[in-house]
Amino acid sequence: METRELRYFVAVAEELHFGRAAQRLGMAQPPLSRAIGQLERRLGVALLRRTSRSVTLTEAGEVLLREGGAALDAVAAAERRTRRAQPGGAAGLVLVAKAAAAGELLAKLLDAYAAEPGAVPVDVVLCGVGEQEAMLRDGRADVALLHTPFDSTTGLDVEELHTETQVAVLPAGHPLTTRTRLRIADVDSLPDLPMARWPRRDGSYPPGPGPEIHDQAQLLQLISLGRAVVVLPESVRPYLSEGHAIVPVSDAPEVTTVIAWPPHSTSRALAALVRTATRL
Amino acid sequence: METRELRYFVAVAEELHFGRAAQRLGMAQPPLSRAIGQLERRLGVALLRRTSRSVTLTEAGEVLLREGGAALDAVAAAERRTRRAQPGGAAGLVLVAKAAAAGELLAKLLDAYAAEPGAVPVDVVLCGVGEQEAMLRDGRADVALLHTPFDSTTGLDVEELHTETQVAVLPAGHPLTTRTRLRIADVDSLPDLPMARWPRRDGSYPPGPGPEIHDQAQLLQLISLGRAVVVLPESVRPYLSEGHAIVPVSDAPEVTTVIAWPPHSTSRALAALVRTATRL
DNA sequence: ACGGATCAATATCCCCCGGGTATCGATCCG
DNA sequence: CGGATCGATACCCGGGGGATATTGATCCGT
Repeated sequence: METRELRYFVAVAEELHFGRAAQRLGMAQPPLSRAIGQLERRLGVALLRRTSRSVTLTEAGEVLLREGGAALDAVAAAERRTRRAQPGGAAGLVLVAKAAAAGELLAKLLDAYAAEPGAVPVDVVLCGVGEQEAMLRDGRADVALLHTPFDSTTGLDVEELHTETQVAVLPAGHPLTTRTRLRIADVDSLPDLPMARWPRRDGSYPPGPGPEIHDQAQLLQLISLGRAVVVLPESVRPYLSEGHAIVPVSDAPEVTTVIAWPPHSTSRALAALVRTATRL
Repeated sequence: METRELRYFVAVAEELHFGRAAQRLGMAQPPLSRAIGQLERRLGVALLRRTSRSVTLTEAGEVLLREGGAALDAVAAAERRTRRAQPGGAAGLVLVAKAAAAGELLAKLLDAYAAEPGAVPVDVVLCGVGEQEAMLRDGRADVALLHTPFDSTTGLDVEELHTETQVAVLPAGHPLTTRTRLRIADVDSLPDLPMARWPRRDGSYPPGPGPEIHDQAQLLQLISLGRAVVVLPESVRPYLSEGHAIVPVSDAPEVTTVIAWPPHSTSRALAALVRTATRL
């Protein structure tokens, strides 16, 4: 199976429409139809059920969409990492972290690593929630700071760095701030103070009464205005202002910051960075 | 980058010889040379250093060999799993375990899973040490029983099933069998009783005085004959005969049996098998 | 030192296959 | 019932991937 065929199939499987898929691929529709047909014949499996009005995936097609996507990521990663290994190019590392999180820990890690003998430059990329995983898998990044249980670490090698509890961030003066401890149920459905809603990885928002959050600054602003409440890891504390109050939430899951990297990595620089991180 | 190019490069990188690589690929040498050259030009990186007498990998070439191999495995996995998802083919699972190990646990797991509602047939494949990982990665298997710290679980999703200590298996009547506990150093270098040597994953054996082991039956035979000693997980006990004696080894690492599967698996059957396993 | 052997690169040719356009056939809709 | 939509088919063309023949550089044995 050639990556070209995989790209074609993934395009069609995602669009469920040969014409649009062909357009997205920058080609005409007939050769695309033919290519998919050939792929099906070679595999000996029907991938798509087409009536002349609609296209749907078969069981096998769903498998190929999932596995083929991962394979394309792997190929893209191979290509990118190879390009970056050229002699002239400064053999730096790309570290990716969520924009909002990993404040102090990240700074300490970068400082400590820079002091190591043989340290290479580290590019820090801040990105949205749920995107770090994809960046690791397709080679745009070498290593990430993730937070379980929010981020999935499936298929990644991981070292735990730091575990912390979560706290409710409330507007200062809210009645609940007199409590020394809360439970999730206490903050989950306050009639006057809805839970903020984070975007999902596709950019859409879960339903609910709370405001839609774009970034941390906006969130903290909304809280101090008494328009929202949120449960966050306790390391958010340095970012809070006078308008905020925090109360521990005893039954919220603990948040573990982990350093994660794709398997197959034998880079000496990466190993050194991970070792530094675990020693912090 | 097309998988054809990747296959070509991997062949050359492994053989370090264009002629032999071409032979292995079933093609002539000139088009192979040209293809590699084109690949290098497109990537903008030299992958190979060739004098007219020898071929060596550059830094970038080593990266591409490693990452490209993983990518080819991913493509092969996509292809195999798609083929196996065809409607007619019984949608079974392939479980792979080491030939020697996982005796009772495996039987219990298969029994328990077969009793689950909606269980699918499970093909059990027994294979050599170190090969399970490759079989998971390239789609020949869906799930494996592995033993940490012996087997690498990098890049796999894992659930721990069972942890056990290790014991020294000695010939009955050997002086050490009077001890109630041993340390690794005690059995490591007995002048009269060398440690058995297991094959490495490439089939070669580490150097040393001990006999080379091909399978468990041979190993146990050699021990009862007083020609070898070995340290194994305590679950080996049911396989022992009168000619053997076991003594706990207190500082040998604990062996954990884990069930492992490749990420991206969303198979309902696999999820059920894993759930069954963790409940044993 | 020289000639043969080895091995990657170059030159050249050929044909298949991946891409294009035109069209058909089936389904849905007004 | 006719037009619109959409995938499949028929057909053509050009490039690229394959083979063969050869060159050029290096190593080695005498």
